Amino acid sequence: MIRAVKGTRDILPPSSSVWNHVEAVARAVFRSYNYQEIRTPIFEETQLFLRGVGEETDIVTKEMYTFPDRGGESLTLRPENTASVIRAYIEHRLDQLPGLQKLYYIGPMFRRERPQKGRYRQFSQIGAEAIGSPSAMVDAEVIEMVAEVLTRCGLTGFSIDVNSVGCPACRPKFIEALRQRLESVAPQMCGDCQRRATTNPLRVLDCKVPEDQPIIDALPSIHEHLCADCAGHFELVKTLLSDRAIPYEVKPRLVRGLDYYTRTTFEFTHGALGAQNSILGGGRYDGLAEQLGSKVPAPGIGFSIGEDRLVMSIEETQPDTARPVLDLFLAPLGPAAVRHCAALAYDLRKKNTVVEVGADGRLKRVMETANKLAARYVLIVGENEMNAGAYALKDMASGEQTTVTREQLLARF
RNA sequence: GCGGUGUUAGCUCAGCCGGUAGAGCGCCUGAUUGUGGUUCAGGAUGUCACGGGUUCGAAUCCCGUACACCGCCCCA
Repeated sequence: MIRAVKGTRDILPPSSSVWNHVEAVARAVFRSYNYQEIRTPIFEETQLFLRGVGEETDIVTKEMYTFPDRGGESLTLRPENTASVIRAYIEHRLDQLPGLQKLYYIGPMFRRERPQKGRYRQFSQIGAEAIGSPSAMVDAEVIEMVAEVLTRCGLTGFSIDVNSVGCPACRPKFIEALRQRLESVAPQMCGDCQRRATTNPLRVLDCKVPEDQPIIDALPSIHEHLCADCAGHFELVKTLLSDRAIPYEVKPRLVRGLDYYTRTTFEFTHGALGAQNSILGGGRYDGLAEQLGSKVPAPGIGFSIGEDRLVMSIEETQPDTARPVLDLFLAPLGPAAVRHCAALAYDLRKKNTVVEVGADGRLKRVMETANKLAARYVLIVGENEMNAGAYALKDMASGEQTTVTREQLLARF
C-alpha cells in the first residue's frame, strides 16, 4: 500500500471544515485591517533563503528541501514565507505604491525535521507582513490583529510573550557581554549550554533545564543593553498594547531562531500543544530587504501562525465545532421519482441549499441513510406525492410530517 | 540528527509464562408491502506494520526496516 510520506498527512472531513473556518476567520480579520493577499511560489532559488533566513540557522543548515533543477539551478521548497514576500516586494517595486504594504498569505511550508505531534514536514502557515514603516504603532497593531484572529477562532487560554532583541547597533554588544559572563559560569551548566556558550550564546537564554535557571536568571539581560532608540521603541509598543488591554508578558529570554529579527519579537503559546507549544511567532525585520538586495530601506514586521497547531488547539479545546449541515434529503420512491428529485434538487441548490438525493430503494433504508447523514428535513417523493402535486416533508428532529407544494418548498429552502 | 515507547478488524483496544486471533463501537442484512433515531436476530472484514532469525510451532522471543508518538535539538 502506498502511504502519505513521512511527516505529511491528509486533512479529512470533518477536520477540513475546521481548517476552512480558521482560514475564513483570518481572511476576514486581515481584511478589516486592510491587508490583501499575496501568493508567492512554493519554491524559490535556494539563495533567497540562505540570505534571507540566515546561513547559520537550523532551518538552513539542516532542514531545507533543496534539490537541483534539471537545468542545474539549486531550488528549495520554501521553509517559511517572509523571505519570499520581501523578494516579491523588491522585485515588483511595491515600495513605489502609496502607503504601507500590508500583505497576508496562507499556504504550505516545508521543513525536513523529525516529525512529531504538531510538527510536520509539510505544514501550513497563516501569516501577514506590514512593510514600509519602522513605527511601533505598526508593531502593536500587528500583535493586536493576530490576537484577534485567535480570539475569533474561539481559542482561549493562549498567552502572549513579547521581547526586544535590539538592533545591529546594540545587539552585538549584548552578545559580547553575554559571552564574557558565560566564560565563567558555563562550566556549571548543562552540556547543551556549554556548547551554546560558544556557538550561539543567545540560545543559552532559552534553556529549559531546571538546574540552569538560577544561573540564567543572573545572566545579563538584553534590556540593560538596548540602545536609546530600541528602548524607546519597545516602551512604546508595550504602552500601545496596554492601551488596548491586551495581556502580554515581557520575556527577556525570548530569542527567535531566524537571523533577520530586530527589535520587537513575539510568540503566542498554548498549553494544549505539548512540547510544540508555540502557536505563532513573529517580529520586526528592519534590515531584511537590504540584505536581499533592496536599494531602498523597507522596515517591516510580520508573523506566522502554525495553522496545524491552531486547528489542533481548537479541536482539543472545543471538539464539537465541526458539524456540517445537511438541510434537506430527498427520498425518491421509484424511477420516475428519481428523475423528479434530480430536477428538484437542481432548483434547490441554485439557492445554495445543501441538498442530498437518496438512492431509490425501500423507504426505511432511505430514512436510515438520511438520519445517519444528520439531515434536518427529509422530503418524501413517491407516486402519491407526484400525482397530488404536494410532497411529504418530515422534520427529523421532531418527527413531525407536513405536506408542502413545490412552491412552498422552494420558498422555504 | 540523538534517545525512548509503540504498531492486532474502519475506530478504541484485549490476547497471562510461544500452540496460526477476540471484544466494544461502527458497517451490512433481516424482524412482510411507503417512514429514521431505541430494541432484537444474523453477517462481513484482519497476509496480527514489513523483512529476517530462533523454534516441531511466533501476534506472542531476538534482530533489522518503515511509520506514529514522547523527550532532546529547534521551531509553526
